Amino acid sequence: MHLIRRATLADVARKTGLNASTVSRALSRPERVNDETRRRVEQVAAELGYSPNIMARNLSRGVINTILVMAPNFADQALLPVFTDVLLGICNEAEAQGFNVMIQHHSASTIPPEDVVKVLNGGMISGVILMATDHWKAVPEIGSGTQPPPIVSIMVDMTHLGLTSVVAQEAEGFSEMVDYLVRRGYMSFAYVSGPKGATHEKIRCRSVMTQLTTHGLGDRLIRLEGGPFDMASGARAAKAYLALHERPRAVICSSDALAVGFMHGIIAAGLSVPEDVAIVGYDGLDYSAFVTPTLTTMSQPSTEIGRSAMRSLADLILGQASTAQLIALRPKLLVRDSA
Amino acid sequence: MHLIRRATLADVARKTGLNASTVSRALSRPERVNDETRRRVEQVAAELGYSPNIMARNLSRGVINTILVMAPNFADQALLPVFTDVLLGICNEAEAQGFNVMIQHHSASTIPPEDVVKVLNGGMISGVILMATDHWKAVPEIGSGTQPPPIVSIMVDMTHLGLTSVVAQEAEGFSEMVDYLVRRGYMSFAYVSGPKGATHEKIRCRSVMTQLTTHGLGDRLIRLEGGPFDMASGARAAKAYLALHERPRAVICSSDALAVGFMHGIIAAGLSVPEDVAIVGYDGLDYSAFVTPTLTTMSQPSTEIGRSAMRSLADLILGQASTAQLIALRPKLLVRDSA
DNA sequence: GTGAAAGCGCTAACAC
DNA sequence: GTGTTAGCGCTTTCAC
Repeated sequence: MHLIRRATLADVARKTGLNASTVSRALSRPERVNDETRRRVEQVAAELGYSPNIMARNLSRGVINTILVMAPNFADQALLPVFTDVLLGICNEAEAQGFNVMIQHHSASTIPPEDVVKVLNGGMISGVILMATDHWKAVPEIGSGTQPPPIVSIMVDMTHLGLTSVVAQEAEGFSEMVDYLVRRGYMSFAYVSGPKGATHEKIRCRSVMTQLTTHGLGDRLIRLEGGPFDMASGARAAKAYLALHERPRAVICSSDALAVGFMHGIIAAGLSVPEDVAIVGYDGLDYSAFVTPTLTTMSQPSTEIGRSAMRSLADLILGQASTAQLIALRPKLLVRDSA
Repeated sequence: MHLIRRATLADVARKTGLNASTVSRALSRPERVNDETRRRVEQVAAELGYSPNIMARNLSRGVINTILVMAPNFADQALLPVFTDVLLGICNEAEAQGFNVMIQHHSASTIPPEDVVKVLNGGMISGVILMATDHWKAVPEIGSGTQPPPIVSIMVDMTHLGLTSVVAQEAEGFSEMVDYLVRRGYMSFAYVSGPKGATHEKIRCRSVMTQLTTHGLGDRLIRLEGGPFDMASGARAAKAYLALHERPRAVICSSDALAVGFMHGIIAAGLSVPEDVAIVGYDGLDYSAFVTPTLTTMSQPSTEIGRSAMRSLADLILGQASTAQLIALRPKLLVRDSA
């Protein structure tokens, strides 16, 4: 576990015959040092392959500028496609704001509060972005300050715990989806569910039921067990669908992955989409536009969610924000060929 | 940029009336401390919400156990699907070995050696896994030791620079693909290329040409410009294909994403797969099994690559390995419906 | 403009 | 079993 012995500031100081503090200055505030000195330091540093120990620097400065994205394990993937889209927004914004981003994958499907606290206390991280993490009862105390903890939740509303949250308006999205299908004349529905117990899942399912009820179609809904947000689960749901006595004409899937898997199962069985079954997904992943038929879906502004979360986190860290706010972004219906 | 003031070891020491070193011991080696003492420390620590500052600990111990995965930007995605598969293997193995994993996304398509050196010198990271990074001329000096640098390259062979590398046998994979198609009786071919200049791309393209030549079919190959490994590029290539005077009957795509995009373009134009055009991909991504028709592809052992890389890196860090080795894993042909 | 000294929070000898 | 001391590599007053 030992590291190779690297050049330290002291090494450079020794070799230049200067004092460590001078070398330090020469490197971090070149203007406050003699030109000649600066050049000498730079040269020796290069010779020695010196670059500063970040930990020591942070420890000394009491300041850090790295944020950590904590991602749970869903469907046994290190990172769901949606997450990588979100990540892109986070990384872009972070770069603009001068923060480094680290990502940490967790093997559990929800990130324990203690882990977050540990990370924050650890001193290497100035803020945390939580991906799709639910079931928190409370945010454990962090430090002794009265400042809000530098934690932003993505995809799940945690404002009741005092955490700024950036989410998609999933309920609205699914309602809109239902409206769209009803408008197109569909009268019987199936809903392919996501992972049991997940907050997303509850929101989505309820939204579909409620909106259908609004249309007086509350009893025309069949719920099909999907499972983790992956294609295999969708295909399994298709089997269940095909076994139904009366098959609903419109199927709403809790995610694009489920929808693609479902659609594949349907087509493989010889039915056609959308003639026999209309299918809609949710997420707006890139592949939804390249399956055949193309998938009608609600596109989440994933990258924008990431960007927005990072911006909020930066405000929190820099002390420019003090109350938890909910930022809810509207998904957008992409009408394509499957429904 | 300032952190909330947290409880430190000193705080706990003060409140318990014990010495800092005792508290430290109580926390990290409970058995070497009086039972009564331990309990008191634990209680106060809990009260104060104390958890150790990792940086200070590492600085003091001179030891770290975090490895960093550096991932380049391809096709403007934070992480290609293949990378997330690899990541899963890395994370699993790291967990087993007691390492933490951090991931860092870079906005460039290849990671500059200096960045890696900086990270390693930074002192927070004990080793680096490089994802699909090419065009390195040399590995800059790291530290003064004669030990090999704790860097493992994934997907690209960097053994000539002294870096242990874990790769897929891409050339063999593409040759096998060609053999398969020839065996099935195809006589005319197109190759949809990946990003220009990428090492992968060169290897794959050359392998296809060479193997076709071996079969005396060297002049029956048309190269179609694909571009970044994404579906939109595949769809564009399909347009180019459709504009051809003589359309090859078999199309080899440099990646699954390209293949799915290409297939979509072909089907949208009213042709059928595989009757009119046979299509094969490379990667073995999950969606390749759920498009219609299902995609024949070479499945890379992505997760295994990740696991293997992490294992090698651990050996390097623990000083149990000293020479750069090449670990090449064989991809596997998945015959499905598209060819 | 540069050096001396103190200290960031922790751990690891070394005494007692 | 516990306290004392020194030190990890760096930055930052504060003198000069």
